[in-house]
Amino acid sequence: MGLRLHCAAGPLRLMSGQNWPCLSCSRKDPCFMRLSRFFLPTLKETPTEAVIVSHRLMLRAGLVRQHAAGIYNWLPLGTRVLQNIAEIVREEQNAAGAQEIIMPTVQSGELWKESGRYDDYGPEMLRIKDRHERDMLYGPTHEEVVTDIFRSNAKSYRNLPLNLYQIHWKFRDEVRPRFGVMRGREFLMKDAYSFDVDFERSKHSYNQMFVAYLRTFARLGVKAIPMRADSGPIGGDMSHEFIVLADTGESAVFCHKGLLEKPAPQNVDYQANLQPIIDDWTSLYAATEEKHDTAIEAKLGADLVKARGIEVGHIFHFGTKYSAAMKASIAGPDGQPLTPLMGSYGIGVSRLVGAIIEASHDDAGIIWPESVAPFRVGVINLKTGDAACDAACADLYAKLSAAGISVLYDDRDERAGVKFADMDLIGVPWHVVVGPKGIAKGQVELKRRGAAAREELSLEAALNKLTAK
RNA sequence: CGGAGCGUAGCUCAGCCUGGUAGAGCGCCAGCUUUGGGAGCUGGAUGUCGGAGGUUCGAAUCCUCUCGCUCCGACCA
Repeated sequence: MGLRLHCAAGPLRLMSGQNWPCLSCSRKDPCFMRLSRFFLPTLKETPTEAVIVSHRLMLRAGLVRQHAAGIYNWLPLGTRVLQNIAEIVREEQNAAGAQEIIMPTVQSGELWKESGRYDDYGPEMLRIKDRHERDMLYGPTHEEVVTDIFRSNAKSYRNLPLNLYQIHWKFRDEVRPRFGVMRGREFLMKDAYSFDVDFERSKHSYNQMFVAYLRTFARLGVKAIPMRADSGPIGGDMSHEFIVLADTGESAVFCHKGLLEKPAPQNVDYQANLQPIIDDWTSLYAATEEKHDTAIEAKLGADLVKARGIEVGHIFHFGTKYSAAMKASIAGPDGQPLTPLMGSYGIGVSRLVGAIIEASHDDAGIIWPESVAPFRVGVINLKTGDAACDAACADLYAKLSAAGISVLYDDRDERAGVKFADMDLIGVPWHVVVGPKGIAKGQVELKRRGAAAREELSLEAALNKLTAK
Protein backbone atom coordinates (compact mmCIF):
# COMPACT_ATOMS: atom_id res chain seq x y z
CA MET A 1 0.00 0.00 0.00
CA GLY A 2 1.39 3.34 -0.93
CA LEU A 3 1.66 5.51 2.12
CA ARG A 4 1.34 9.07 0.97
CA LEU A 5 2.47 11.50 3.60
CA HIS A 6 1.63 14.53 1.59
CA CYS A 7 -0.34 16.50 4.10
CA ALA A 8 2.33 18.87 5.29
CA ALA A 9 -0.20 21.65 5.25
CA GLY A 10 1.01 25.02 4.13
CA PRO A 11 -0.44 28.37 5.15
CA LEU A 12 -1.09 29.19 1.52
CA ARG A 13 -3.95 26.74 1.62
CA LEU A 14 -5.83 29.19 3.80
CA MET A 15 -5.63 31.73 1.08
CA SER A 16 -6.73 29.63 -1.84
CA GLY A 17 -10.21 29.54 -3.24
CA GLN A 18 -10.04 26.27 -5.05
CA ASN A 19 -12.06 23.29 -4.10
CA TRP A 20 -9.56 20.55 -3.66
CA PRO A 21 -10.78 17.27 -2.29
CA CYS A 22 -7.99 17.26 0.24
CA LEU A 23 -8.50 20.09 2.66
CA SER A 24 -4.94 20.10 3.84
CA CYS A 25 -2.94 20.21 0.69
CA SER A 26 -3.05 20.53 -3.04
CA ARG A 27 -3.23 16.84 -3.81
CA LYS A 28 -6.31 15.36 -5.36
CA ASP A 29 -6.35 12.31 -3.12
CA PRO A 30 -7.76 12.27 0.37
CA CYS A 31 -5.77 12.79 3.53
CA PHE A 32 -4.83 9.95 5.79
CA MET A 33 -2.11 9.37 8.27
CA ARG A 34 -0.45 6.85 10.49
CA LEU A 35 -0.31 8.19 13.99
CA SER A 36 3.24 6.94 14.41
CA ARG A 37 4.23 9.48 11.75
CA PHE A 38 1.90 12.29 12.72
CA PHE A 39 3.12 15.17 14.83
CA LEU A 40 0.61 15.03 17.64
CA PRO A 41 2.00 16.12 20.99
CA THR A 42 -0.84 15.35 23.40
CA LEU A 43 -0.70 16.27 27.07
CA LYS A 44 -1.97 14.17 29.91
CA GLU A 45 -1.98 17.10 32.27
CA THR A 46 -3.50 20.52 31.78
CA PRO A 47 -1.10 23.44 31.44
CA THR A 48 -1.80 26.01 34.15
CA GLU A 49 -2.29 28.89 31.76
CA ALA A 50 -5.48 27.42 30.34
CA VAL A 51 -8.64 28.25 32.19
CA ILE A 52 -11.55 27.45 29.92
CA VAL A 53 -12.28 24.02 28.55
CA SER A 54 -11.66 24.75 24.87
CA HIS A 55 -8.26 26.24 25.61
CA ARG A 56 -7.34 23.28 27.81
CA LEU A 57 -8.43 20.77 25.23
CA MET A 58 -6.73 22.59 22.37
CA LEU A 59 -3.46 22.40 24.26
CA ARG A 60 -3.97 18.86 25.47
CA ALA A 61 -5.06 17.54 22.09
CA GLY A 62 -2.07 19.13 20.39
CA LEU A 63 -3.99 21.62 18.23
CA VAL A 64 -2.10 24.74 19.23
CA ARG A 65 0.77 26.02 21.31
CA GLN A 66 1.05 29.53 22.58
CA HIS A 67 3.78 31.64 21.06
CA ALA A 68 3.16 34.87 23.00
CA ALA A 69 0.18 36.37 24.79
CA GLY A 70 -2.78 35.91 22.44
CA ILE A 71 -0.63 34.54 19.61
CA TYR A 72 -0.60 30.86 18.71
CA ASN A 73 1.21 28.28 16.67
CA TRP A 74 -1.19 25.92 14.95
CA LEU A 75 0.11 22.35 14.98
CA PRO A 76 -0.90 19.80 12.33
CA LEU A 77 -4.13 18.69 13.98
CA GLY A 78 -5.30 22.23 14.69
CA THR A 79 -4.32 23.34 11.22
CA ARG A 80 -6.49 20.65 9.68
CA VAL A 81 -9.51 21.75 11.71
CA LEU A 82 -8.89 25.40 10.92
CA GLN A 83 -8.67 24.60 7.24
CA ASN A 84 -11.83 22.51 7.30
CA ILE A 85 -13.73 25.39 8.87
CA ALA A 86 -12.23 27.89 6.44
CA GLU A 87 -13.21 25.69 3.53
CA ILE A 88 -16.86 25.52 4.58
CA VAL A 89 -16.92 29.27 5.09
CA ARG A 90 -15.34 29.70 1.66
CA GLU A 91 -17.82 27.43 -0.09
CA GLU A 92 -20.79 29.25 1.39
CA GLN A 93 -19.37 32.67 0.60
CA ASN A 94 -18.78 31.62 -2.99
CA ALA A 95 -22.28 30.18 -3.21
CA ALA A 96 -23.72 33.48 -2.04
CA GLY A 97 -21.90 35.30 -4.81
CA ALA A 98 -18.96 36.76 -2.91
CA GLN A 99 -15.55 36.69 -4.56
CA GLU A 100 -12.38 35.78 -2.74
CA ILE A 101 -9.43 38.13 -2.70
CA ILE A 102 -6.36 38.55 -0.51
CA MET A 103 -5.52 41.90 0.99
CA PRO A 104 -2.29 42.78 2.77
CA THR A 105 -1.77 42.06 6.44
CA VAL A 106 0.54 45.06 6.72
CA GLN A 107 -1.23 48.17 5.54
CA SER A 108 -0.25 51.74 4.84
CA GLY A 109 -1.34 54.20 7.49
CA GLU A 110 -2.19 56.73 4.78
CA LEU A 111 -5.55 55.13 3.99
CA TRP A 112 -6.49 55.23 7.64
CA LYS A 113 -5.66 58.89 7.84
CA GLU A 114 -8.04 59.40 4.95
CA SER A 115 -10.92 57.63 6.66
CA GLY A 116 -10.12 59.33 9.94
CA ARG A 117 -9.58 56.10 11.80
CA TYR A 118 -5.82 56.38 12.12
CA ASP A 119 -6.38 58.60 15.11
CA ASP A 120 -9.68 57.09 16.22
CA TYR A 121 -8.71 53.46 16.41
CA GLY A 122 -6.57 53.61 19.49
CA PRO A 123 -3.90 51.31 20.88
CA GLU A 124 -5.71 48.19 19.67
CA MET A 125 -4.08 48.90 16.35
CA LEU A 126 -0.53 47.64 16.08
CA ARG A 127 1.42 50.46 14.49
CA ILE A 128 4.68 49.86 12.72
CA LYS A 129 7.23 52.15 11.12
CA ASP A 130 9.06 50.89 8.07
CA ARG A 131 12.70 51.71 7.35
CA HIS A 132 11.71 54.99 5.74
CA GLU A 133 9.80 56.01 8.86
CA ARG A 134 6.49 55.62 7.05
CA ASP A 135 3.46 54.83 9.17
CA MET A 136 2.38 51.25 8.64
CA LEU A 137 0.07 49.02 10.63
CA TYR A 138 -0.85 45.37 10.98
CA GLY A 139 -4.45 45.31 9.79
CA PRO A 140 -7.12 44.90 12.47
CA THR A 141 -9.78 45.13 9.73
CA HIS A 142 -9.90 46.00 6.05
CA GLU A 143 -12.60 48.55 5.24
CA GLU A 144 -10.05 51.12 4.12
CA VAL A 145 -8.10 48.74 1.93
CA VAL A 146 -11.14 47.25 0.24
CA THR A 147 -12.60 50.70 -0.35
CA ASP A 148 -9.33 51.71 -1.94
CA ILE A 149 -9.42 48.65 -4.18
CA PHE A 150 -12.93 49.57 -5.15
CA ARG A 151 -12.37 53.24 -5.92
CA SER A 152 -9.28 52.67 -7.98
CA ASN A 153 -10.77 49.87 -10.05
CA ALA A 154 -14.57 50.08 -10.18
CA LYS A 155 -15.74 52.71 -12.65
CA SER A 156 -19.45 52.39 -13.06
CA TYR A 157 -22.64 51.23 -11.43
CA ARG A 158 -22.43 48.36 -13.88
CA ASN A 159 -19.69 46.86 -11.67
CA LEU A 160 -22.24 46.53 -8.89
CA PRO A 161 -23.33 44.68 -6.90
CA LEU A 162 -19.96 43.55 -5.67
CA ASN A 163 -18.98 41.52 -2.63
CA LEU A 164 -15.31 40.85 -1.96
CA TYR A 165 -14.07 38.67 0.86
CA GLN A 166 -10.90 37.23 2.25
CA ILE A 167 -9.94 34.65 4.84
CA HIS A 168 -6.92 36.16 6.44
CA TRP A 169 -5.01 36.86 9.60
CA LYS A 170 -5.71 40.00 11.55
CA PHE A 171 -4.16 41.52 14.61
CA ARG A 172 -5.82 43.50 17.34
CA ASP A 173 -3.63 44.38 20.26
CA GLU A 174 -6.15 43.48 22.93
CA VAL A 175 -5.45 44.86 26.36
CA ARG A 176 -6.02 41.47 27.80
CA PRO A 177 -5.95 38.44 25.55
CA ARG A 178 -7.45 35.33 27.15
CA PHE A 179 -9.39 32.14 26.63
CA GLY A 180 -6.89 30.80 24.11
CA VAL A 181 -7.88 31.33 20.49
CA MET A 182 -11.28 32.58 21.56
CA ARG A 183 -9.79 35.93 22.27
CA GLY A 184 -6.36 36.04 20.84
CA ARG A 185 -4.61 39.07 19.46
CA GLU A 186 -3.84 37.43 16.14
CA PHE A 187 -6.79 35.62 14.64
CA LEU A 188 -8.03 34.16 11.37
CA MET A 189 -11.11 35.89 10.11
CA LYS A 190 -13.35 35.84 7.10
CA ASP A 191 -14.27 39.39 6.25
CA ALA A 192 -16.53 40.33 3.35
CA TYR A 193 -17.41 43.79 2.05
CA SER A 194 -20.39 44.59 -0.16
CA PHE A 195 -20.88 47.54 -2.51
CA ASP A 196 -24.29 48.48 -3.87
CA VAL A 197 -25.98 51.29 -5.76
CA ASP A 198 -28.86 51.90 -3.40
CA PHE A 199 -30.36 50.88 -0.11
CA GLU A 200 -32.61 48.16 -1.51
CA ARG A 201 -29.73 46.47 -3.30
CA SER A 202 -27.57 46.88 -0.25
CA LYS A 203 -30.19 45.23 1.87
CA HIS A 204 -30.22 42.31 -0.54
CA SER A 205 -26.46 41.96 -0.15
CA TYR A 206 -26.95 42.00 3.59
CA ASN A 207 -29.63 39.34 3.34
CA GLN A 208 -27.40 37.18 1.18
CA MET A 209 -24.75 37.17 3.87
CA PHE A 210 -27.36 36.57 6.57
CA VAL A 211 -28.54 33.44 4.80
CA ALA A 212 -25.01 32.34 3.97
CA TYR A 213 -24.18 32.59 7.67
CA LEU A 214 -27.15 30.48 8.70
CA ARG A 215 -25.99 27.80 6.31
CA THR A 216 -22.33 28.11 7.23
CA PHE A 217 -22.85 27.65 10.94
CA ALA A 218 -25.26 24.79 10.42
CA ARG A 219 -22.66 23.02 8.29
CA LEU A 220 -20.07 23.61 10.97
CA GLY A 221 -22.27 21.68 13.36
CA VAL A 222 -23.06 24.53 15.74
CA LYS A 223 -26.25 26.32 16.70
CA ALA A 224 -25.67 29.97 15.91
CA ILE A 225 -28.53 32.31 16.63
CA PRO A 226 -28.72 35.68 14.87
CA MET A 227 -29.32 38.47 17.34
CA ARG A 228 -29.92 42.09 16.64
CA ALA A 229 -26.85 44.14 17.45
CA ASP A 230 -25.92 47.77 17.77
CA SER A 231 -25.95 49.20 14.32
CA GLY A 232 -24.68 52.73 14.64
CA PRO A 233 -26.39 55.73 13.07
CA ILE A 234 -26.93 54.34 9.57
CA GLY A 235 -27.59 50.67 9.95
CA GLY A 236 -31.20 50.71 11.04
CA ASP A 237 -32.07 47.11 11.75
CA MET A 238 -29.23 45.86 9.61
CA SER A 239 -26.77 44.60 12.13
CA HIS A 240 -26.74 41.12 13.59
CA GLU A 241 -24.41 39.09 15.70
CA PHE A 242 -24.36 35.32 15.30
CA ILE A 243 -24.02 33.66 18.66
CA VAL A 244 -23.05 30.04 19.21
CA LEU A 245 -24.82 28.58 22.20
CA ALA A 246 -22.47 26.89 24.64
CA ASP A 247 -22.82 26.37 28.37
CA THR A 248 -19.45 27.96 28.95
CA GLY A 249 -20.11 30.94 26.68
CA GLU A 250 -18.82 34.31 27.73
CA SER A 251 -22.11 36.17 27.82
CA ALA A 252 -25.72 35.41 28.64
CA VAL A 253 -28.23 35.30 25.81
CA PHE A 254 -32.00 35.04 25.70
CA CYS A 255 -34.10 33.74 22.87
CA HIS A 256 -37.30 32.09 21.80
CA LYS A 257 -36.91 28.33 21.85
CA GLY A 258 -38.24 28.12 18.30
CA LEU A 259 -34.92 29.45 17.07
CA LEU A 260 -33.12 26.40 18.36
CA GLU A 261 -35.02 23.99 16.14
CA LYS A 262 -35.17 26.14 13.04
CA PRO A 263 -33.32 24.41 10.19
CA ALA A 264 -30.92 26.37 8.02
CA PRO A 265 -32.30 27.31 4.58
CA GLN A 266 -31.83 24.67 1.90
CA ASN A 267 -31.44 25.08 -1.87
CA VAL A 268 -31.18 28.83 -1.62
CA ASP A 269 -31.55 30.94 -4.73
CA TYR A 270 -29.40 33.88 -3.73
CA GLN A 271 -30.80 36.05 -6.53
CA ALA A 272 -34.36 35.62 -5.33
CA ASN A 273 -35.93 37.77 -2.63
CA LEU A 274 -34.46 36.52 0.63
CA GLN A 275 -36.46 38.80 2.86
CA PRO A 276 -38.99 36.12 3.87
CA ILE A 277 -36.16 33.97 5.25
CA ILE A 278 -34.76 36.90 7.20
CA ASP A 279 -38.18 37.82 8.54
CA ASP A 280 -38.79 34.24 9.56
CA TRP A 281 -35.60 34.22 11.62
CA THR A 282 -35.85 37.70 13.06
CA SER A 283 -39.52 37.50 14.01
CA LEU A 284 -38.62 35.40 17.03
CA TYR A 285 -37.16 37.09 20.07
CA ALA A 286 -33.39 36.87 20.56
CA ALA A 287 -31.17 39.23 22.52
CA THR A 288 -27.80 39.40 24.15
CA GLU A 289 -27.28 40.27 27.76
CA GLU A 290 -26.79 43.98 27.14
CA LYS A 291 -29.91 44.41 25.05
CA HIS A 292 -32.41 41.98 26.49
CA ASP A 293 -35.90 43.02 27.51
CA THR A 294 -37.34 41.39 30.61
CA ALA A 295 -40.87 42.50 29.71
CA ILE A 296 -40.82 40.58 26.43
CA GLU A 297 -39.20 37.62 28.14
CA ALA A 298 -41.92 37.51 30.76
CA LYS A 299 -44.53 37.13 28.01
CA LEU A 300 -42.60 34.32 26.36
CA GLY A 301 -42.93 32.18 29.47
CA ALA A 302 -41.95 28.60 28.77
CA ASP A 303 -40.81 29.50 25.27
CA LEU A 304 -37.93 31.52 26.64
CA VAL A 305 -34.49 29.97 26.52
CA LYS A 306 -31.77 31.40 28.70
CA ALA A 307 -28.36 30.31 27.59
CA ARG A 308 -24.81 31.40 27.22
CA GLY A 309 -23.17 32.21 23.96
CA ILE A 310 -20.06 33.10 22.00
CA GLU A 311 -20.10 35.60 19.17
CA VAL A 312 -18.73 33.99 16.02
CA GLY A 313 -20.09 36.28 13.35
CA HIS A 314 -21.17 39.84 12.89
CA ILE A 315 -22.78 41.45 9.87
CA PHE A 316 -23.63 45.07 9.44
CA HIS A 317 -24.54 47.71 6.97
CA PHE A 318 -22.77 51.03 7.27
CA GLY A 319 -23.89 52.92 4.19
CA THR A 320 -21.45 55.45 2.77
CA LYS A 321 -19.24 55.86 5.83
CA TYR A 322 -16.05 54.79 4.06
CA SER A 323 -17.05 55.27 0.45
CA ALA A 324 -17.86 58.93 1.15
CA ALA A 325 -14.84 59.62 3.35
CA MET A 326 -12.55 58.02 0.82
CA LYS A 327 -14.29 59.46 -2.24
CA ALA A 328 -15.08 56.10 -3.76
CA SER A 329 -17.73 57.29 -6.16
CA ILE A 330 -18.51 55.76 -9.52
CA ALA A 331 -20.64 56.74 -12.47
CA GLY A 332 -24.34 56.16 -11.84
CA PRO A 333 -26.95 55.27 -14.49
CA ASP A 334 -27.66 58.94 -15.08
CA GLY A 335 -23.99 59.72 -15.58
CA GLN A 336 -23.79 61.46 -12.24
CA PRO A 337 -21.39 60.35 -9.49
CA LEU A 338 -22.80 57.69 -7.22
CA THR A 339 -21.44 56.83 -3.78
CA PRO A 340 -21.95 53.14 -3.13
CA LEU A 341 -23.48 51.78 0.05
CA MET A 342 -21.38 49.28 1.89
CA GLY A 343 -21.69 46.51 4.43
CA SER A 344 -19.17 44.30 6.12
CA TYR A 345 -19.51 40.74 7.28
CA GLY A 346 -17.15 38.92 9.60
CA ILE A 347 -16.73 35.35 10.77
CA GLY A 348 -14.15 34.52 13.42
CA VAL A 349 -12.63 31.42 11.86
CA SER A 350 -9.97 30.70 14.47
CA ARG A 351 -12.37 31.64 17.26
CA LEU A 352 -14.79 29.07 15.88
CA VAL A 353 -12.34 26.27 16.66
CA GLY A 354 -12.63 27.23 20.32
CA ALA A 355 -16.36 27.89 20.11
CA ILE A 356 -17.08 24.50 18.56
CA ILE A 357 -15.13 22.78 21.32
CA GLU A 358 -16.96 24.79 23.97
CA ALA A 359 -20.21 23.58 22.46
CA SER A 360 -19.09 19.99 21.88
CA HIS A 361 -16.91 18.15 24.34
CA ASP A 362 -17.06 15.78 27.29
CA ASP A 363 -14.77 14.75 30.13
CA ALA A 364 -12.63 12.69 27.79
CA GLY A 365 -12.00 15.43 25.27
CA ILE A 366 -13.23 17.05 22.10
CA ILE A 367 -16.20 15.77 20.11
CA TRP A 368 -15.81 17.15 16.59
CA PRO A 369 -18.75 17.57 14.28
CA GLU A 370 -17.93 15.41 11.25
CA SER A 371 -17.71 18.39 8.93
CA VAL A 372 -14.76 19.96 10.72
CA ALA A 373 -13.08 16.91 12.26
CA PRO A 374 -9.37 16.64 11.48
CA PHE A 375 -10.02 13.02 10.53
CA ARG A 376 -13.40 11.37 10.05
CA VAL A 377 -12.34 7.90 11.18
CA GLY A 378 -9.77 6.68 13.66
CA VAL A 379 -8.56 3.11 13.30
CA ILE A 380 -7.27 1.74 16.57
CA ASN A 381 -4.99 -1.26 16.38
CA LEU A 382 -5.11 -2.76 19.85
CA LYS A 383 -2.18 -5.04 19.24
CA THR A 384 0.36 -3.64 16.86
CA GLY A 385 2.62 -6.46 15.75
CA ASP A 386 -0.12 -9.07 15.75
CA ALA A 387 -0.30 -10.28 12.17
CA ALA A 388 -4.07 -10.52 12.02
CA CYS A 389 -4.63 -7.12 13.62
CA ASP A 390 -2.01 -5.43 11.47
CA ALA A 391 -3.47 -6.92 8.33
CA ALA A 392 -7.02 -5.94 9.20
CA CYS A 393 -5.97 -2.41 10.04
CA ALA A 394 -3.95 -2.03 6.89
CA ASP A 395 -6.94 -3.23 4.93
CA LEU A 396 -9.30 -0.79 6.65
CA TYR A 397 -6.82 2.04 6.27
CA ALA A 398 -6.39 1.45 2.57
CA LYS A 399 -10.06 0.99 1.80
CA LEU A 400 -11.27 3.96 3.82
CA SER A 401 -8.63 6.14 2.23
CA ALA A 402 -9.53 4.90 -1.22
CA ALA A 403 -13.15 5.80 -0.47
CA GLY A 404 -12.09 9.39 0.13
CA ILE A 405 -12.50 9.28 3.89
CA SER A 406 -9.85 10.96 5.97
CA VAL A 407 -8.51 8.40 8.40
CA LEU A 408 -6.05 8.41 11.24
CA TYR A 409 -4.55 5.00 11.90
CA ASP A 410 -3.14 4.51 15.39
CA ASP A 411 -0.37 2.06 14.58
CA ARG A 412 1.74 3.01 17.58
CA ASP A 413 3.15 0.42 19.90
CA GLU A 414 1.13 1.70 22.84
CA ARG A 415 -1.25 0.20 25.32
CA ALA A 416 -4.91 0.08 24.52
CA GLY A 417 -5.78 2.62 27.17
CA VAL A 418 -3.40 5.19 25.74
CA LYS A 419 -4.88 4.76 22.28
CA PHE A 420 -8.46 5.03 23.47
CA ALA A 421 -7.63 8.07 25.53
CA ASP A 422 -5.84 9.87 22.71
CA MET A 423 -8.51 9.09 20.15
CA ASP A 424 -11.18 10.37 22.53
CA LEU A 425 -9.14 13.43 23.41
CA ILE A 426 -8.61 14.56 19.82
CA GLY A 427 -12.28 13.96 19.11
CA VAL A 428 -12.27 11.85 15.96
CA PRO A 429 -15.97 11.15 15.22
CA TRP A 430 -15.76 7.44 14.35
CA HIS A 431 -13.52 4.85 15.93
CA VAL A 432 -12.89 1.42 14.50
CA VAL A 433 -11.33 -0.80 17.14
CA VAL A 434 -9.38 -3.78 15.89
CA GLY A 435 -8.30 -6.30 18.54
CA PRO A 436 -7.11 -9.89 18.54
CA LYS A 437 -10.24 -11.31 20.13
CA GLY A 438 -12.56 -9.68 17.65
CA ILE A 439 -10.43 -10.44 14.65
CA ALA A 440 -10.40 -14.11 15.56
CA LYS A 441 -14.16 -13.97 15.02
CA GLY A 442 -13.76 -11.76 11.96
CA GLN A 443 -15.15 -8.79 13.82
CA VAL A 444 -14.20 -5.23 14.63
CA GLU A 445 -15.92 -2.66 16.79
CA LEU A 446 -17.42 0.55 15.57
CA LYS A 447 -17.95 3.37 17.97
CA ARG A 448 -19.25 6.86 17.63
CA ARG A 449 -17.27 9.43 19.63
CA GLY A 450 -19.39 10.63 22.49
CA ALA A 451 -21.68 7.61 22.49
CA ALA A 452 -21.22 4.82 25.00
CA ALA A 453 -22.38 2.03 22.73
CA ARG A 454 -20.07 -0.04 20.57
CA GLU A 455 -21.20 -2.13 17.72
CA GLU A 456 -19.49 -5.40 16.87
CA LEU A 457 -19.59 -6.18 13.20
CA SER A 458 -17.60 -7.66 10.39
CA LEU A 459 -14.86 -5.68 8.76
CA GLU A 460 -16.89 -5.39 5.56
CA ALA A 461 -19.97 -4.23 7.42
CA ALA A 462 -17.95 -1.58 9.23
CA LEU A 463 -16.50 -0.36 5.95
CA ASN A 464 -19.91 -0.24 4.35
CA LYS A 465 -21.33 1.69 7.20
CA LEU A 466 -18.53 4.26 7.18
CA THR A 467 -18.38 4.68 3.43
CA ALA A 468 -22.16 5.00 3.17
CA LYS A 469 -22.09 8.32 4.98
C1' C B 1 -5.15 50.52 31.75
C1' G B 2 -6.29 49.69 37.40
C1' G B 3 -5.85 45.48 41.02
C1' A B 4 -3.57 40.55 42.22
C1' G B 5 -0.30 36.54 41.35
C1' C B 6 3.27 33.36 39.04
C1' G B 7 8.19 32.25 36.34
C1' U B 8 12.58 25.74 39.06
C1' A B 9 13.17 19.29 33.72
C1' G B 10 8.64 18.49 27.98
C1' C B 11 3.93 18.79 31.71
C1' U B 12 2.10 19.34 36.96
C1' C B 13 4.63 21.04 41.03
C1' A B 14 7.98 20.82 45.83
C1' G B 15 12.34 23.45 47.59
C1' C B 16 12.63 29.86 48.96
C1' C B 17 10.30 31.95 55.12
C1' U B 18 15.40 30.10 58.15
C1' G B 19 21.47 30.96 51.96
C1' G B 20 25.47 25.44 51.90
C1' U B 21 26.12 23.85 45.41
C1' A B 22 18.99 20.69 42.07
C1' G B 23 14.19 17.44 43.61
C1' A B 24 9.27 14.35 43.03
C1' G B 25 5.29 12.44 39.92
C1' C B 26 4.05 12.06 34.93
C1' G B 27 6.43 12.24 30.04
C1' C B 28 11.10 10.87 27.16
C1' C B 29 15.24 6.90 25.98
C1' A B 30 16.98 1.48 26.80
C1' G B 31 15.78 -3.37 28.64
C1' C B 32 12.54 -6.95 30.83
C1' U B 33 7.61 -8.11 32.09
C1' U B 34 2.87 -6.80 30.42
C1' U B 35 -1.32 -6.08 26.76
C1' G B 36 -9.31 -4.15 25.74
C1' G B 37 -9.52 2.39 28.96
C1' G B 38 -3.52 6.99 30.19
C1' A B 39 0.41 -0.59 33.34
C1' G B 40 4.85 -2.69 36.54
C1' C B 41 10.08 -3.24 37.52
C1' U B 42 15.23 -1.87 36.45
C1' G B 43 18.52 1.47 34.40
C1' G B 44 19.32 6.27 31.79
C1' A B 45 19.10 11.36 29.68
C1' U B 46 17.20 16.25 30.61
C1' G B 47 17.70 22.32 33.98
C1' U B 48 22.12 28.69 31.91
C1' C B 49 16.09 27.70 38.96
C1' G B 50 13.06 33.80 33.19
C1' G B 51 17.23 37.65 32.55
C1' A B 52 20.79 41.41 34.49
C1' G B 53 23.09 43.52 38.53
C1' G B 54 24.05 43.53 43.84
C1' U B 55 24.92 41.49 49.09
C1' U B 56 27.81 37.12 50.73
C1' C B 57 33.21 32.68 51.52
C1' G B 58 28.75 30.76 49.16
C1' A B 59 22.29 32.76 46.09
C1' A B 60 16.85 28.90 43.18
C1' U B 61 16.61 31.08 48.24
C1' C B 62 18.06 37.85 50.42
C1' C B 63 18.02 43.05 47.75
C1' U B 64 17.42 46.14 43.14
C1' C B 65 16.12 46.48 38.23
C1' U B 66 14.12 44.15 34.01
C1' C B 67 11.45 40.72 30.76
C1' G B 68 7.58 37.27 30.21
C1' C B 69 3.03 34.88 31.44
C1' U B 70 -1.68 34.31 34.09
C1' C B 71 -6.06 35.76 36.86
C1' C B 72 -10.09 39.68 38.41
C1' G B 73 -12.09 44.36 36.45
C1' A B 74 -13.12 47.96 32.28
C1' C B 75 -12.93 46.69 26.58
C1' C B 76 -13.57 43.34 22.11
C1' A B 77 -14.35 38.90 15.88
